[in-house]
Amino acid sequence: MFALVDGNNFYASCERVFNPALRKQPIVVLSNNDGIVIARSNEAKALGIKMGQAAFEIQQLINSKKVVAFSSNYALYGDMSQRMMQIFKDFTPAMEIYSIDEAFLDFNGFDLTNIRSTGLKLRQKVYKYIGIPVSVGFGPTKTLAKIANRIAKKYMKDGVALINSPQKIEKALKMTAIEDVWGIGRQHSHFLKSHQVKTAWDFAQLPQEFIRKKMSVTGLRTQAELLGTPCITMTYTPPPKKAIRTARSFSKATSDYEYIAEAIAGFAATCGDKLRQQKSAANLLTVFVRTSKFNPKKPYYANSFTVQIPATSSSIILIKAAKEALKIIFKHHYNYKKAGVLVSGIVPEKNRQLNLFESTDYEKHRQLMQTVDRLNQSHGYRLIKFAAEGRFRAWHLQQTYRSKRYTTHWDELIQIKV
DNA sequence: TCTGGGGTCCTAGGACCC
DNA sequence: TCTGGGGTCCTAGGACCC
Repeated sequence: MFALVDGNNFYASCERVFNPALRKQPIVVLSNNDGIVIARSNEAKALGIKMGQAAFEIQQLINSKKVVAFSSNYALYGDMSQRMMQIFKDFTPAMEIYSIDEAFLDFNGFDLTNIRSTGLKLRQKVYKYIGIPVSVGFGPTKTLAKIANRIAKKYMKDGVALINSPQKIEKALKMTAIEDVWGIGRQHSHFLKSHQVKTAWDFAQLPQEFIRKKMSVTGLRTQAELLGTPCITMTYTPPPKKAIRTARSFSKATSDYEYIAEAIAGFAATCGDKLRQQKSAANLLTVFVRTSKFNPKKPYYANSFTVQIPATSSSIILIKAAKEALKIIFKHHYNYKKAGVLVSGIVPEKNRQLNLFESTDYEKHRQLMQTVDRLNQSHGYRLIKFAAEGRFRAWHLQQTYRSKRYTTHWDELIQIKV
């Protein structure tokens, strides 16, 4: 038996914890640069605000205070997430953190007679300790636990749902639309609906060859999981990433080479941070730039270039490579809206292939990076930067509505009037 | 005017090997 | 007329997830 536990409207709920006056108010949380809506409270959903909707389309609602907007505050959400996961873990050590707001819990081997009440206890404890409302779905496979979670959220007043018999599986699948099944996305649900497959139950009845042909083995796995045969296993410790990307949109499109070069250097440095965190080294570095996708009057340009590097996690080498790649694809007279750096060909640092013609002193870089990381860790993130990143990070994000980082910054602690 | 960021897996096809 | 058989590795593109 698995449980899928997730925070309801997680980012919006995080904001509410520190601002309880907003408990009944419509809330939205916006992406970086306040570009699009990435989280909504139930009240905001009821107003018809869509996930991914452009912020300027709801600007009226924000200005007239009918909706309260927040810029995303990942320092806060990340910290709240960790606290929430800590509570989950009290209920079973076998936990897979699946995303910032959800985790699978494995109750294999537990006495399941009172499992529903375990779900209720978990929910109460998280609410009491962290202040975030969560939903709990139990099922014999991860896909069914996901479905149970959705039912818990939608139909169960106490926020817990349990699928634990063939009868309940059938009932749950019949009340789940095909597009709401985990693993079936837009393309496939569109295709399936055109073949009269409207619910999860319809999908479960399809012949295997048909699914295999149209959706490959991933479709078959989903079907088996829906019928109660586990195919998707738990991942208790996250494997190292195979690709690491750092990219941002600019708050204003720019044609300034220096500006973009500084941004790119910063992205490369961040990729280095992330590589060192997972004790990896990268063999390839890709730089990409593009103009806005949304302006049909202006010429569109998007390009990328990949350079090979001797396996490294040194931000210095990554920055150098990134700047070379940028030179190759940068064209004047375009207004760039987005740029980024991707490192791939990732290997464990201790297994890195040495290069016969390598000139840089790897050990020197390693020690320098270690020192930089240590200083940044103890004295504040990015206290030490590379000159190439620019002194002031000219390309700073637009965050008009950001709340305080209540739980991670001493000078932003919540204040209470007595 | 204004539209995010970060990942994974699977398959087909091409290039290559003996 | 008829042109083998059995593999691996890599990449691009498409699908999916949050």
